Amino acid sequence: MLFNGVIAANVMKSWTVEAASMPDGSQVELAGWVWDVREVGKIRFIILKDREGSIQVTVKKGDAPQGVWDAAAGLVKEDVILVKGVVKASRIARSGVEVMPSELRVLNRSKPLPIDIWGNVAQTELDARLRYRTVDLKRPESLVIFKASSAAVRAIRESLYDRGFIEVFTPKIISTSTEGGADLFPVQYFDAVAYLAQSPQLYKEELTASLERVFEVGPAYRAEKHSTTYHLNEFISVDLEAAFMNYRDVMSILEDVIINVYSNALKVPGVTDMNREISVPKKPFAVVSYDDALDMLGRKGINVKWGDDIPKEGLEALTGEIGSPFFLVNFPTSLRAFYTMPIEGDPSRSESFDLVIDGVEIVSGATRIHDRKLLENALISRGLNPANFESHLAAYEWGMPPHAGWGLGFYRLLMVMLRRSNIREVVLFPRDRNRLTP
RNA sequence: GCCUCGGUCGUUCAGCCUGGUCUAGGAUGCGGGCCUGUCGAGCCCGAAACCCGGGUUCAAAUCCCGGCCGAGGCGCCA
Repeated sequence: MLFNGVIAANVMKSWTVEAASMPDGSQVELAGWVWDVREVGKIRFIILKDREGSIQVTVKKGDAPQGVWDAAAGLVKEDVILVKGVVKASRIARSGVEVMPSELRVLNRSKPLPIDIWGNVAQTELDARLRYRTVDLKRPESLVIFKASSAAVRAIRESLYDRGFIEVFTPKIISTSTEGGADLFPVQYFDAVAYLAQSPQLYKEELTASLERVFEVGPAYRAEKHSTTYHLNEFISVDLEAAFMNYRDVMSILEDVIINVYSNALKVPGVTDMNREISVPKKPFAVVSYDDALDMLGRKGINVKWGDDIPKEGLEALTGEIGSPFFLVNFPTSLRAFYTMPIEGDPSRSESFDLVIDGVEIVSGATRIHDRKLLENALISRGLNPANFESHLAAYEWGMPPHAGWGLGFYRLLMVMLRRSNIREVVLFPRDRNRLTP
């Protein structure tokens, strides 16, 4: 006997965790999935699970209605059921309460699952887990990850709204490479070729001329054939840009954002099981200049030529030395994107920064150039043609304010915060070099 | 794109080095049976696998070659 939509609309179910704190004798209606059935002769125990937890439903032969007893007999793991019954305090049941059902309806049947979600098998390979991601997401650990993910975006939004930022949306289908460099995915756009945006960079800068303080949480696409545990071809970027601020100002905002993300994620039950050392970072974060970082690395035998990027090994060594998180500032101008503001009086260095957590680059930002002439020269010095950026450059002639901003790799932040060894774990349906489904 | 490692029941771990004793073992999941307080339930029974192709050999899960797939590292990465 299957369920239909009309009945579904009438379900006023409680979360299992709510039932656990109800007084003895309360009537409840619960809906969820069969996590386990333990049959002990004339008693059948059903562990009913929902997103928030689980509760034991106890069916005694002769005590429960015969129909409930019969229905309980056929249950298998992950069957979807609706239970009405009475909450009963119990010294035997784990949570202190159990539900004695007066009604038990099977809303849908489940086949045996293709992967283990109960923790009975050591560690299912990530590839298999992602292939059956909808099933994998039933694992309690997966639920914690995506609750933490939600708490994190929410913390970001609240922090930024509180500081006068406006949330915006910029196009993800664009006409040309915004900045040159990273490879873009071409898409057919009617009769033209368009590309998936690699970053909202130029749009958000243009918006500072009107909306002043903006941020966007959205996808970014890179057609790079990398295969690492911390790169994806589609990822969520948190981008911020603010008029009348410099890099130090937006670094300070970033500190608050990171602190709020950590403190809100910590409130999610289960997060500390994934990262036992997790703690809310304290302001101010350590700040190290690129030049000083090179010196520190040199003393450790890691030689980086001035003007070269600091390799992952170097970032890890610096984390060991400085702690985490820390800011790396004042990168060589040549190492950064064309819109990065050089330091006045020291133009080979720039008003730029990265935020590094546990050896991973999480955020990258800078004061931007707001003068058209300077910006054109910066393009030219990188071998880019200003003519290709004309519509962007034009904005700089109509009252472009001084501005600064940053871009934060949301999945990377989650990965380091939750101590996952692979970024794919914190992404519902990751897109990488060889993964386009599910 | 490069390097290293790997591919055995649905999942997961063993067997491979040292070819035969593998009719391929364990766990979990699945099916059946017993049990009125289980909660990692227990006990008994059952079904279920050597990535593909070629080679060496009397004999290949095991050794060799190629392919495909995966993991990790590197490179690339506004």
